[in-house]
Amino acid sequence: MPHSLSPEDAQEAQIVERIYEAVIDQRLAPGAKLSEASLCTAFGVGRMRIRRCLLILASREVVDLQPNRGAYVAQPSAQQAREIFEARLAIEPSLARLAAERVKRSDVKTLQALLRNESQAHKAGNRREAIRLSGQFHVALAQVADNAVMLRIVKDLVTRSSLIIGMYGDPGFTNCRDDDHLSIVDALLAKDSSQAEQLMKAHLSHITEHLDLERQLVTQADLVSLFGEATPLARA
Amino acid sequence: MPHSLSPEDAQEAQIVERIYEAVIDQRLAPGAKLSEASLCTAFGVGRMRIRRCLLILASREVVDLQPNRGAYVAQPSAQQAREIFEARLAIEPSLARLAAERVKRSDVKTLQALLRNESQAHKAGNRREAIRLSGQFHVALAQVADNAVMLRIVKDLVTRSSLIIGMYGDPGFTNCRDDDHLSIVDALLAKDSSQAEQLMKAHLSHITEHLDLERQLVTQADLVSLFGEATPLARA
DNA sequence: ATCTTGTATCTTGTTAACAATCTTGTCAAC
DNA sequence: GTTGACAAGATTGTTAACAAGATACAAGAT
Repeated sequence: MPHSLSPEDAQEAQIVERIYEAVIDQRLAPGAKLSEASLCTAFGVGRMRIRRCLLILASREVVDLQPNRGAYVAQPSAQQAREIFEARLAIEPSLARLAAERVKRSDVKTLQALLRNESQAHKAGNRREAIRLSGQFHVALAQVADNAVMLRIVKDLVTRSSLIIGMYGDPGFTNCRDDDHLSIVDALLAKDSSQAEQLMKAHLSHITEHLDLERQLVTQADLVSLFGEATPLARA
Repeated sequence: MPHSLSPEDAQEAQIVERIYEAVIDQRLAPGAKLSEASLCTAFGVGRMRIRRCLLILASREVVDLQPNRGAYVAQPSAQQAREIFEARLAIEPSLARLAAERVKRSDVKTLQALLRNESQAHKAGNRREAIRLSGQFHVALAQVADNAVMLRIVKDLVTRSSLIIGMYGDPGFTNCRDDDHLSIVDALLAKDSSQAEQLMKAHLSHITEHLDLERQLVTQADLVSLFGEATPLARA
């Protein structure tokens, strides 16, 4: 219970957090290699610390820890992608309902500021920032709902969703329409919890539809499994 | 994506799993100390491996990793307890719905066998086994729903619920009534997804009501924080 | 008698060197 | 020219010793 944080732990949490952020706004692509050495120099810490961070990230399935080969940003399979959005569809509508029941004045301001920045980034063509803020919105809802357990869950799911959108999403398409977000905030403002729940459900369904889970993005890590032994080019 | 498991990783996962199990059926009480040395001898592995396991368990909030003081089985606060059951109430009814939609014949057999063992353990007065199987039922539902992501989430929540019941639960009371479980299986058998969803909701509400979150269980680790500096007994 | 203070012991945290594995580049043979 | 083996380099995994911190106990002071 006494979540005492030593300075080293805080630093560690910060490193994990920064990698999360980098994944969310797609500065780290699915399959990207995360070598210990480079992370050590990047964050200016020892190898052991990086190792702990990578293990945490692996336990959240944000990175894939391959024995003797190193850490790679996860590449959710089509099956995993389906499961992740199914989970979001199961969780976030209820979360939106809770948020509508508990929303405070200050929360609305935070959310609206988030939306403003989001549409602004959108107009400015800043895709990265738009994606980041878009994901941030869903996380913010969990904060409004005032449930740290669900916050943790949603954060993980949103992060992995970013990977999925990077792999299977319509490239020209931003993952969330800010209109959807706007109407959800309206529902919160009206404290219409059923409406909020419903809108979130529709919103997530909408995102899911814009994924092409058949398309196999070609990345380094996939090369072998794609071009593997199935069709040998050389004459036998 | 290629979740290649080296033998060491498998061993590691097994250690984590065994600690999970021990927590679930309350062989490890909330607040119990998990010293590295004893775990090393218990599992016959090196210190580093244990450390990794503890870090994973800590990242799932099943153990509390206190800097320079060691690892302790988590003691969810009343607030966390509320959040955990709120999360279960948000997730598991949807999960039950999915399970009802996807249940196969073999699944029903598994679930029924589980129920049989549960009521048998109940009758035999084997409280530990009853608790274990009771939690197992909820996990099994996630397996029926065929969603590994939600399975992982539910497993964590069920495990932490066991801690909560150990701390705040009615001592003479087993956490789940097998009647509730029985009716849920009936709904699955009838493929009545709405009924399954509804029953799970009621079931979880029922459990929540039988928790006394005000009661503060006195354990070793709490002594200091309870009797700490707030109310010095000795005359000043 | 109780509380404080100091010391000894034990536990955890960190570091660095070493071992094992994988990757890459080169060279010889066919 | 292509294929295969071999070797060098780099990266990850493990071990062990050391450092730092916390606990427990005992002795002395109030």
